[in-house]
Amino acid sequence: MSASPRAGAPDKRRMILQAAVRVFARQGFHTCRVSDIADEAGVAYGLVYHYFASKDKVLDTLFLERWHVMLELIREVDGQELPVREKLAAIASFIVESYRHDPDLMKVIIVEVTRAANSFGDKHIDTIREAYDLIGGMIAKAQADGVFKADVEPRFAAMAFYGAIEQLLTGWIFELLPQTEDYFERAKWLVVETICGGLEAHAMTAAGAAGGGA
Amino acid sequence: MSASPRAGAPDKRRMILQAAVRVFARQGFHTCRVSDIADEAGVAYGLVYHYFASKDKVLDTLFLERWHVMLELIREVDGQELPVREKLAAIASFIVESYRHDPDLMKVIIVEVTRAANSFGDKHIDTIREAYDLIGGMIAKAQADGVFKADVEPRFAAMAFYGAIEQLLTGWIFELLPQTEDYFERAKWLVVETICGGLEAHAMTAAGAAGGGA
DNA sequence: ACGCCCTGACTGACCAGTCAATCTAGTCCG
DNA sequence: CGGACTAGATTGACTGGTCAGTCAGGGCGT
Repeated sequence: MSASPRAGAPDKRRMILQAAVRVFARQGFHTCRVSDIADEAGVAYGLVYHYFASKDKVLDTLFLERWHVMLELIREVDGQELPVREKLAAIASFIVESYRHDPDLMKVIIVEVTRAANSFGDKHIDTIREAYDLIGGMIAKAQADGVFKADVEPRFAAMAFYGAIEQLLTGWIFELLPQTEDYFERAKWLVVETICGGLEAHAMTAAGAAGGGA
Repeated sequence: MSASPRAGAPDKRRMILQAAVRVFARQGFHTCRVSDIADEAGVAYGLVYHYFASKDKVLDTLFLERWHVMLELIREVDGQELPVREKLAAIASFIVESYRHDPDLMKVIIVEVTRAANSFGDKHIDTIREAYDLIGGMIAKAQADGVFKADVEPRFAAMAFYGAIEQLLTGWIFELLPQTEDYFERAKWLVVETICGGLEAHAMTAAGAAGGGA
């Protein structure tokens, strides 16, 4: 694309991306103008279009960059010989740390992409799905090994696991949950402990979940 | 508001709301035009503004109507003398049934409101929060009764529970999960079983969740 | 005749994307 | 060294299209 010729020279492309994160997080993708991004980055309007073909492409770039890092981590963890609980803990930890490191970016990714069923979520659905599938695979393997009980669809369990984490981030994003070092750590632990605890194959409650009126 | 004078006379206001659900679900709130709603409803453009002050108000109405029904159910369940597991099962069941009954409406509510941190989510945050708080209260009570272990923040557990359900709906919305009668039933069971299983105070694994570098 | 429901053409504002012009730095030659 | 040339970086005024919301008027029941 374009390496800045000399150190110290500001990489305008990067500056635009970072400004976009702040603007998208503050105003939302649909509500902000391209000029807001340019202003925030301190560059001319047209420069945004020098580096990105469209407003959409800016968000695409932000999402894909980050998501690929996550996929890489998941694959790496998946390749190792570890108990599921630790694999899932590594994933939960990565996501929470991502938020702690750059809350705005994670907010944008979750709000504007991961959960945007009509726009970017749909466009990137295959990329998003990859993560779900990998997690589902881990759970399936744990079931095969007898570590998890076999009576839940791995795909469903994977969604529940990922959904629980994402909702914690949502709680932070909406400022419904406290955001202290301590709570970040406890959140990681909670999700893994709860989901794994629920999936593990300890003395099965014979209570056939007969329940449920409509 | 306006009761249609005679039976058989179509309630145009209702028709507009229902059309809006279909249009919002199909195209998304930001991408659709008010004329799309009017066309879908088979009414004139201006009539939308006769019944609703703005495009926003249409979505507000859809969300509030449904969310209040849910809050009512949660409160009713909460008032009864039931084991947590059954209370949570009733909530999970209600949400899944809501989706089964009107997938488009639930899609709109989740995608455009519940998770829209910059627009409607923010506007309705207090209403949304009420649900989380009620669920959190149930969990806190279960902890006080010794049914759930006491070492997780009720608020965090409530978010994890709700997030797991919403992510299952998201899976259906994105068509990542199968949508058959059977799967709907299993989904309800899975969420409750997993989360409750994880939160219950059975023989605590002494494995102090020491883990996780980051 | 009054008060509604209902209509749809119109307006005013807004904004993504274009483009012609200017700037900057590197390179090559005399 | 200086001037000519090139290519990419940078600028911001402008265009074309879109769309939320308005409004003046028409229809119909009572």
